[in-house]
Amino acid sequence: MRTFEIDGGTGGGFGSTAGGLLSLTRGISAPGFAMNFSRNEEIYGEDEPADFVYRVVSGAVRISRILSDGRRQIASFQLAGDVFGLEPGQVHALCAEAITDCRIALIKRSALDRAADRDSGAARELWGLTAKDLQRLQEHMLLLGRKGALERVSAFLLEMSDRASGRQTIELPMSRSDIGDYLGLTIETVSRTLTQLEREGVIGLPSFRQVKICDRKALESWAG
Amino acid sequence: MRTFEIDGGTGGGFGSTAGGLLSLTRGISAPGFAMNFSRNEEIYGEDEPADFVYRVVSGAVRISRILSDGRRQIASFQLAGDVFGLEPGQVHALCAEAITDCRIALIKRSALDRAADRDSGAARELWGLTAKDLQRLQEHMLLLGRKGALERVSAFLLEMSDRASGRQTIELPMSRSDIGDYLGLTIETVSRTLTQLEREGVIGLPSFRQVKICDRKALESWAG
DNA sequence: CGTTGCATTGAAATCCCTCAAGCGAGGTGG
DNA sequence: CCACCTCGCTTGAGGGATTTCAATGCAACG
Repeated sequence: MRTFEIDGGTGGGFGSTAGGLLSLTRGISAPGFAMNFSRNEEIYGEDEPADFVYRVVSGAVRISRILSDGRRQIASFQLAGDVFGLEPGQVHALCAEAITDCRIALIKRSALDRAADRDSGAARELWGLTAKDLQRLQEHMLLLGRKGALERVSAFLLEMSDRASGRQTIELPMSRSDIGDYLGLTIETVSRTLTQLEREGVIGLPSFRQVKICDRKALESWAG
Repeated sequence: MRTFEIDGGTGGGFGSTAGGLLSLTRGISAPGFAMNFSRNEEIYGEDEPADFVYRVVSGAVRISRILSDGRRQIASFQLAGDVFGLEPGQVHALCAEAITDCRIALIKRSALDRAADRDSGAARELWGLTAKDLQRLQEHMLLLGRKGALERVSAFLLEMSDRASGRQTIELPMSRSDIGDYLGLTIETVSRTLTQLEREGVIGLPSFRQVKICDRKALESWAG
């Protein structure tokens, strides 16, 4: 089930100007609207035209690629405030799905292209967004290629903690399966590693989806 | 040992205009010069200022990150004609080293920045270079996270074959160690997988550094 | 002709995956 | 309200793919 509305949203994350005005990052504003997606709904698929850029207003999104035999690799998680789907190519190379029910702001690519043509600062900003993705991916590649399960899970928990502004107890919107496909591990290995960390007193697991960071130093020493 | 010269090179890959004129891709030209690096020499290191962008005139380069305990992940190989080192940030996040003796053309970042400010087409072109890196990395991430040794080596051989314009016998400039660190495998696994492919008649190994693709279809079916 | 550096090959160990069962929370229907 | 079902998570046992450790081979070079 999916709903959308041209601005004027009930809980919209953007201004109430007629037509809507979405701040992409700092400098770029563009007209847009918002849509609601429900859990596991596809936002866009591989090879679909990349006519929009998206910003998470609330909820969480996974960006992934799937192999023909079902193996899946999640490239990144997008949380509130994150921008995704920005690709200079004509089509999306990866697919985006809602992890939880979520509200997504959409910006037309054509509007951004026009802004980039007029204003070299805007162009630089768009480039910077792509570059940021690139750097995060480089870090992740090191993890996938050269790190063991304990290091991967530790790095993941620290990443999530940092994104939740370093709070001690973090809420994980994604399932163990999502975590596994992000880290290149099976759900069993993820689960075992988490309970191991709990037994050692490094983290607490109040519920399935909550993690309390008790010994950040220990995590950091493992995460490499 | 390293030599450099302002244009006027003996075997330079760029025009002989006074001051030098380097074509970065199709549209952008910028003044520059060329340097020679010898095998295993560092071109730039992690966290060094990113004042230049580089283009391989001849030879091969590896782009990598190294963990404190010596584990290494190679992000990409740069062959003749490839552009690398373009990062919007102030410093390089990865390091670049010469795999073989090679000749590298250098372009000042400041010149590119000026071109991007003046000309939105140039800005888009720079953005496109970063985006291309991103897409290659996304593909590679799937390999590192979800593929087995046979699939990784097959994909690597196909990638190298494609980059050598699909020739049947390809020359590998990099060592087994480099291949392993690129694919997230040990040199032993790389070696064993190659000999396995040879025994099955899929490839031929005339020498350490040469691979003959005998059964491309088989490689493609494994590479996923 | 010995040395040096890389590559191959073998045997054993390790880490993670696969398969399988059990558990617990949340939802549904009787 | 409780029984029942489902779904996601955890836990255990066993197996397999890759790593690790160790030895050998091979070509280039002084």
